[in-house]
Amino acid sequence: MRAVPRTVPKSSAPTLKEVAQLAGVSRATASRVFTESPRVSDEARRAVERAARRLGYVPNRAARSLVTGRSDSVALVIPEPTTRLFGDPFFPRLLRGISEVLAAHDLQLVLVAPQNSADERRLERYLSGGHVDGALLVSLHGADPLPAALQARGLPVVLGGRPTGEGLVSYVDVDNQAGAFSAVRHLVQLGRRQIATIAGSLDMSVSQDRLEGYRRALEAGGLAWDPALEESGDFSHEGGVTAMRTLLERRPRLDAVFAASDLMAAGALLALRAAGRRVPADVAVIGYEDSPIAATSLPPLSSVRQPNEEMGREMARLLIASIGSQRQVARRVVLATELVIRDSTAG
Amino acid sequence: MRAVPRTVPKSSAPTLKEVAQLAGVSRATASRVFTESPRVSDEARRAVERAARRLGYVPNRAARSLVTGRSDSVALVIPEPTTRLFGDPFFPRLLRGISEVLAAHDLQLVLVAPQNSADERRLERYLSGGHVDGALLVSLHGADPLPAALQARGLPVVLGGRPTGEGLVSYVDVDNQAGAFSAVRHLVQLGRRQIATIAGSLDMSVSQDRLEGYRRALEAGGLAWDPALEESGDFSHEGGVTAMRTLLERRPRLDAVFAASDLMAAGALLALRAAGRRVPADVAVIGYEDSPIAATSLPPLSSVRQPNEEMGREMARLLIASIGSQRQVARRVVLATELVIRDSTAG
DNA sequence: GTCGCGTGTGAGATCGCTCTCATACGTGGC
DNA sequence: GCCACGTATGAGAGCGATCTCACACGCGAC
Repeated sequence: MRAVPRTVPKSSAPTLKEVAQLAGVSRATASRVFTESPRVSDEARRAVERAARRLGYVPNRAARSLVTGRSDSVALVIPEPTTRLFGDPFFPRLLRGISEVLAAHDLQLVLVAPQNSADERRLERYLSGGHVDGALLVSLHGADPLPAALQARGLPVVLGGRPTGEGLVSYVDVDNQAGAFSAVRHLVQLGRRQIATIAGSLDMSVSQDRLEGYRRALEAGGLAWDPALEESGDFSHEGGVTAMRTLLERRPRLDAVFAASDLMAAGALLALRAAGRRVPADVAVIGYEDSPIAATSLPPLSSVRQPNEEMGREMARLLIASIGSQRQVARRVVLATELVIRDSTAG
Repeated sequence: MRAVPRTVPKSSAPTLKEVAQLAGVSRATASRVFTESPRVSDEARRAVERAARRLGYVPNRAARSLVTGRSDSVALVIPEPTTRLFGDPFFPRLLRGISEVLAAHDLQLVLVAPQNSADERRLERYLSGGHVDGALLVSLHGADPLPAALQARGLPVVLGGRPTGEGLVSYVDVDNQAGAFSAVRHLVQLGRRQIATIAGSLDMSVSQDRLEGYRRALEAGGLAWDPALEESGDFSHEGGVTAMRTLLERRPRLDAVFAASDLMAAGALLALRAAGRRVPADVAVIGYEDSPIAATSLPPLSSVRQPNEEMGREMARLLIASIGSQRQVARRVVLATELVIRDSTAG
């Protein structure tokens, strides 16, 4: 560790007043230039722009926020441990959709990932203190009080995924139950009789809905419901491996597995191979999300395709609409899924 | 898509004035309570706290920022495509280190990932507009003008990784050249004679430094430098596969590979297996970063361990110091690496 | 009883911007 | 030549906090 102390000039930021003075106009006129008001002569506009450039002026957002009540930025809140946040392919896709729409409205997106309750308290202050114009919350666990708290403070909020609790919150969700149903029905139609499932974290509505779809499809297929065929992972690869092992111990003769994520399905493939089971000959496997890993695993995984980017876009659209309007209206959007068949359920 | 329109009351946020009125004190006294000034009687403090709780008061950060000049938040800027951002295990580790230190200072961290030049321009306005008290920039490519621009605006900046351009910017780096040198020296000591390298993106100093370390180690080992043994990937798994194929075509008899990331090394393993080469018998492979994938790949990868979390912590510490002081001083911290030997270079 | 001092409180300025309102300045119609 | 009108501009208020400064009050010392 070596330190090279050299001084960097710390110039304090120029203000609108200085720009106005240099341009020879009033503060009001200079302000009009930056707020893109039409009521400015070309001459004045050019003078102000030149002055701003010379001084390196950037408007102070705090001051602007104070009067406009806007910060022109929105937060994406993902309360997940960094390993899951950076390990799950769901998030980058969602993010792309969100960014696309926000960028079109010139809104800055900031991502925050509270890791513990101290983080969450700080975040609540941050969000409700007016740092952002709205918040997108995804991957909420249990009955998280955050959305209601933010909404009570007047902050527009849109959730990704149905909240577990009740409440008038806007959200965008995919039809998880229908997606799971179609996946399991597919397994039933293949003639599989002992169909297991690896569910996600059970404190999340996504997991509950997919589990429910699994059960309904069994029922619709005339198969008995067997709790020993249900095991929960945490959406991760590792969780899939462990859950699969447990299931194999409990029901060595199972002939199909529906995993609530591709990551878990990939883990299941590993565990099955280690146990000497062939996929799909002995055990058919189907995942969820149709993430890149589904197509590249061995064998390629059948999966339920989720419109993740569209989900992000729709969330952003709802939020923007909500920011724009005075009266807050709770909206829900549910997107459809699509079954993708690959080798892991062939034959 | 269905919409359930129901009205949510949009309460406008209570102000300090209202809290003060309800508590029966002046604004000044109420303010003192929230700024944790000692000059308040217990009686007044309790009255204010009760009033604040009843009204659900949270200080308006814009107003506070305007007078204090502080936002109590810090940005982490990662100009990488979402797929790399969420695919590279380097980032979550770094993030953990950063978060740890910032949390201890009650600073809110926001993550931003500009995807194109429009994003970058918006981000520059955002950052220099006073939204944050400082910025951490990592994974910069080429001679990015952003750090200098922010610094000129008086915003404290700390980089992760040595900048390619010149300039008085604080940064934290790992000793990439020494790390690469030790890895390649290890290969030389194993008796390998045709040692190839898969470099990272060549517009980044990390890659240049690792490449330089590779070349120096060859030289020190008395081996000739062969440009056909150098190929660049982009740090990704996919990039590793492609680069390895190219190298094998050009130099079929190569007997070792040093990859500038574990992800690329894992890709190289795949390509080597596909080409019928045994690792380490025919070709020894060594990666960089000692990420989780290094330990779990087949065979487990030797690698150069980087103190990523410590790098994050150090970056945060430098930034906090810089935010606290009037005079900006450019500091550099270089962290050491450690060679981790596993099966991929055995024998 | 007066003086001095420490402590808690309030009035008011201030941060940098936006926005309303009044004004000045053509321009065209009569 | 006067009035009405539209357009560009400036003066000044106000956003919601913090912070400085002056003051009131109580208490011990003389």
